[in-house]
Order: sequence, then C-alpha cells, then structure tokens
Amino acid sequence: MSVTIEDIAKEARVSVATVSRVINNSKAVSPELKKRVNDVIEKRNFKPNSLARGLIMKRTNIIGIIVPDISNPVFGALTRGINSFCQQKGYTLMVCESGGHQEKEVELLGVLADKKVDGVLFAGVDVNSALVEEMKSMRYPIVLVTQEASNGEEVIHTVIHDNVKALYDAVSFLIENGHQRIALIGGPENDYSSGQKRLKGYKQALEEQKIEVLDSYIEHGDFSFESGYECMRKIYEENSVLPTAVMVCNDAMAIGAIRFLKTSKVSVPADISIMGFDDLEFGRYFSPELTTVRISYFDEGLRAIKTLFKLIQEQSVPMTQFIPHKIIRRISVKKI
Amino acid sequence: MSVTIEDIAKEARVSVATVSRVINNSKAVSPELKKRVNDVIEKRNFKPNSLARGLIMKRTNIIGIIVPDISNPVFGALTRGINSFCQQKGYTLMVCESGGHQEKEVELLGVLADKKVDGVLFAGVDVNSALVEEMKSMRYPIVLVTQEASNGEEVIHTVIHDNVKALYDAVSFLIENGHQRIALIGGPENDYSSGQKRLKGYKQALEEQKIEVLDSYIEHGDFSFESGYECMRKIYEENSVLPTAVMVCNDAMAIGAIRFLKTSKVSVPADISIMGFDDLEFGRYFSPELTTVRISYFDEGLRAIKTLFKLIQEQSVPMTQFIPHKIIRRISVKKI
DNA sequence: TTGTAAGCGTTATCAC
DNA sequence: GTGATAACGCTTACAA
Repeated sequence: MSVTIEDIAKEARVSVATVSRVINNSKAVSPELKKRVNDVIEKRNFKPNSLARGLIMKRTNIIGIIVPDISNPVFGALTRGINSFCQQKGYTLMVCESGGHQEKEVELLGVLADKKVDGVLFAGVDVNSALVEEMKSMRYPIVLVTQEASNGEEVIHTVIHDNVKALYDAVSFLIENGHQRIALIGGPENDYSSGQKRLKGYKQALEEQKIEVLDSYIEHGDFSFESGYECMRKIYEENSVLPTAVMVCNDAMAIGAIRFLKTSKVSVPADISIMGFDDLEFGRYFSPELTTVRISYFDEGLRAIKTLFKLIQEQSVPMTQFIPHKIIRRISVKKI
Repeated sequence: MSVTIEDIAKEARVSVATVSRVINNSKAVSPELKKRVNDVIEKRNFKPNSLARGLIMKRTNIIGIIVPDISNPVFGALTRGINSFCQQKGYTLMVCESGGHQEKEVELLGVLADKKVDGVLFAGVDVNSALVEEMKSMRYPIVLVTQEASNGEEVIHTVIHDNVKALYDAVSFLIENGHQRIALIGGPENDYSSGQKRLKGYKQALEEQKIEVLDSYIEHGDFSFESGYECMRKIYEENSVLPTAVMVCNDAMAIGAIRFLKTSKVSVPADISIMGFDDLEFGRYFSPELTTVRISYFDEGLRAIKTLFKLIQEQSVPMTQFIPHKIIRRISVKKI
C-alpha cells in the first residue's frame, strides 16, 4: 500500500496531527519538529490521499466542464484556457461530453456532483428553464460559458461573447463595404446563443439600414463543413438574384460554403464575398484568406474559470460578463 | 449537507450494511427490504459519496489522460474516442495538458496519482527512459497512445499507428504516381514517433527504390501551419532543382506549405504535389483537396482506453497494438 | 506547541 | 439474511 500520514508520524516520532499541521501549515509547529516531519515526507515521498482529504474537507480541487464535443476546436480552445488557470492553481479538470443532448447534460451534472467537484463550467446549446432549475439544485457553483440561459432570467453566472453585437458589427461591416444583398448561413434554430442571437444581430444590422430581410437569404446549418456547403447550395439555387455577400456563422461552414461556390464556378470574393465567425487558425491559411469575426475562446475560458473561482470563494461577481470580439479583415470580403 | 447512507438506513429502518448491499448488489437481501431501501433511495435521491467509496475500495472510476494540447484536433479526436468509452462504462475523464514538456509530464503523472485515478492514457512527445522509469513507479496502469517509448524497450503497453509503415506507404504512393524528387517536411527531430519514425519511413521508401535521399529536401517543422509555410519556403529557396512532390507530416503543415507555394505562384498539384498526414476534416474542403494519410485518432483513443480497461482488470493484452492507416487520394497529388 | 480521539461516508468482516 | 463495527486516510476540535 501507499505510505500514509501515520507512517510519516511514526517515522518522525510525532503524532499524525502534527504531520497534518506541517502539511497544511494550519497551526504553528516548532521548527525542529517541522523539519523532522518534512524530511521524512521528502524521504518517503509522501502525498496525502486526496480522497480522504476531500471526504473531510468537502473540497476536492477538481473542476468539471461539460461541453458538447471536445474535438471541436472551439471547445478545445475554451478548455485549454480553462485548464491553463486550473493547473496554475493546483486544480484538475474533469471533462465531460454531452453531444449537446439535454438529457446527457442533466446526467453529467449529476455525475459531477457525485465526483464532488468544486464547481462546473457549462457550455451547452440551449440552457432552458428546465436546465437552469437543474443547475440551481446542484450544490456546486456553475458558470455558463459560450452561451447564456435561454429563458431570459439571469440567475446563473455567465461568461459569453455578445453574439447579437458581434453579428451586428459583422453585417454592418459588410454594409460599409457596399454590400446590400447579404445572405446568412446561421446556426441551428434551437441554438439560443449561437443560433438565435446571431440571427437577431444580422436582422438588426439590416433593419437599421432599411435593408429588407429576405427569408430566402437565410439558411440554418449545424456548424459543420457539410452544412455550410449545403446551405450555400440552397441559397444559390433558390434565389434568382444572388447575394453579393454571405455572412456565415462559423468558419467551418464558411469554408464549406466557399467550397460549394468554387465547385459552381462562383469566385470568392469577386462574385460573392464570404465572412466567417470564430477565427479558427486555418482560416488564415485558406484561400481566399477568410474575413471573419474573432472570438478568443481561450480568453473566454480563462475568464469563465476565474469567475468560477471567485464564486467558489464566495466572492461577488457580475452575473453576466462579455468577452470582446473583433472583425478580422482578410481577402474573402471585397469592397464593392 | 448531502443525504448519506445512514439517513437512508434510518428512514428504511434497516442497517447501513443492508443499504450498502442493496446499492452494490453485493450480497443477497430479502426482496422486501430491498424494495423498502430502494424506495427511500429514490425518494431522497441518494447518491453514494464517491470519495468515501474510493477511499475504501481503492477504485475511483476516474481515468486520467495526459496530452500536450487539448485544442489540437488530433488530441481532441483522441480524447473523444476515449471519452466515448469511459462514459459508457461509468467512468469520468480527467484531462491534463503537458505542453509536451517532460517536467510537466512527470508532474502530472504525480497529480493523477494523487487523484487516485484507476489508470492513465499518455500521449507525449518523447517517452524516454527517464519517463518510462517514472511510469513504472506509478501504481496505476498506463497505456501509451499515439507514440511508443523511445528507448526501444517494450515495457509499457502501447497503442499506436505504425508511423514508419505509414510514411513508407505514403511515399511509395508518391513514387507509384511517378514522383522521384520527393521532399519531406517532417516533425520535430526530438519527437520520436511522429518525427523520427516518420522520417525513417520516408527514407526507407526512397532507398528501396534506389532514390537518393537529399538533405536539402528534408526540413523539420513543429506541426503548425506556420512551420509548414516556413519549411516549404526553405525547400523552395534552397534547391535549384525543385521536388515534384512534398510529403508533409501533418495536414496543418501541408496547408501551410500549399499557402507558401500559392504565394510563390507555384501551382499545386500542377507544379508540385503535396501529401498530408492525419486527414483532418478541413483537408477535404481545402482547395486543392488534400491527399493525405488517414489516421483515425478516435479509433486509436478507443482502442487505447479498451486496453487500459483490460489492464485495470488485470487481463493480459499484447504489449503493442497498431491502428491501421489509409491513403486518401484527393486532388493535391498528381500523377506524372 | 503537541497529542488524543472523534468524525467524514462508505465497504467489509464478523457475529447472530 | 441482517446488523454492529472496524477499517480507509485524513483534518480538527479538545485536552494536556
């Protein structure tokens, strides 16, 4: 078996309480004993059992995170941001994947409760009332990241980029560049923050400029390359008057859309401009280089975990925090 | 506080032992009591404390994984494969990032020991003797995935794709397509499996066909887009006779290399063919569509976690297992 | 300052 | 079949 605090106590000829005090610096211990204990600890390479410790302290130094899919670069970057802070603070990260299914999300919330995590970061698709209730019933703090609750109530702390504003800015940018016929390839309709909110920003920008919003210019994909291709095809085939620009709600779909246009001998950006969202690394190496909206998911994760730590320490934090976005001008959008 | 086994016992008017038996199905309990206990458990929504359980059972149902960078799609896919199996088996995954630094890797091995994980999956860069020793000293089973130990000893179980053979096959494919002047953009020289082994496969294929291996045709990148660009630039500038094909050791660098060639008005594949490695999704949407070597990292992760489970259950498994690779023919390689 | 002993919430070993 | 009770390895009153 592993070496225990008792072994250390015996070998250092002190009580287990003293060893514990030395480990935790919890109470004064005479320098002499302290050294004796530390020497033995070093020598035997003793590490306190974190289960026993967690059992009594009700703190495990484990943070849970729930994401739809860890192989998605967006959630990868998010997780990396989170992990960077956790490691520095001596915490470890338990990663759970929900596939974006609400049932699974609820289940995972329970799994993490079982594991006695100190807090949870939650990235989902649609945080509706049922899910919010579920979250409120958990006895660990939760921070929503990447999306807000869809019931309009601000009861769970949230770190997010402003999707409405981001799309508004992006579409306004297209308008400033002379575009009037602007189509949208958006996210799933049931995706509150990345679907509905972005759609809202798109409409806002158009309406503000008195540009008509055309249903035939709006398609909903699922953020995959394939769906970008498919949505672009529909817009292309179902409109006799083509848009001069397409706002695509993530880079992967933007690449898919461009792929379709290339196949159809439509030149980007000469004939149609394409704007993406996220600013994944490959967009810079794509041809044409992708104009996009940069979201730093690393920073978003970082802010979220910092917020969670404050919550764990029972400090007060604003209910909602926004991460800035930035228009990245490259080649795929042309001024007309 | 949370409801405990004792609360359940009281409410069901039985002993804690009986409740425990019901929970674990460990010993026969009369149907009558069983029902009474289960009803109370249901009603109070009781979940046994996994820390207390872990403390006594010496099993936590937690698996650790150490990867260089979780935002790298390769490790993302790997992790997803692992997680898919873990979830199904009621295990959770603790994800640690090493940045590929050996010191950090050793530290994380210790962190996971602290957390009493039941086993660890390790994806690193150079698993040398020191690291192997460290691993052997851990009291949980470890499976190397994505790379083998670099000291030649097969003492840690390993799940990997055959890098030598994969490169051999890829370069042979180029040769079959008429290429003789084949350059290589490889991985870091200190990366045993993905660097040295792939280089070896490249050389083997050339030598077998009596094609001279030219130093000026070999560059080492770090698997990033940028380094692919940079390596391609060097090859382009430092050779008066250009290669007709470049074997690039991952897709990201391949895209970077193509980017450089485009910038230099060299057409791919008309002037130079480019072959990638990994088969990340975007390669299919890139233009020209990327010819590459497909590795299913999802499957690799899956096989690795299955192996680890066998080890945990003390079943015997082969020391090294190979995951198949496959040449994916697309546009970026031309027959000449 | 130090030690003794009572938990923390389980499982497992005994008796009955 | 069922129930006390002793672990598991630690922290923390409470005493000394």
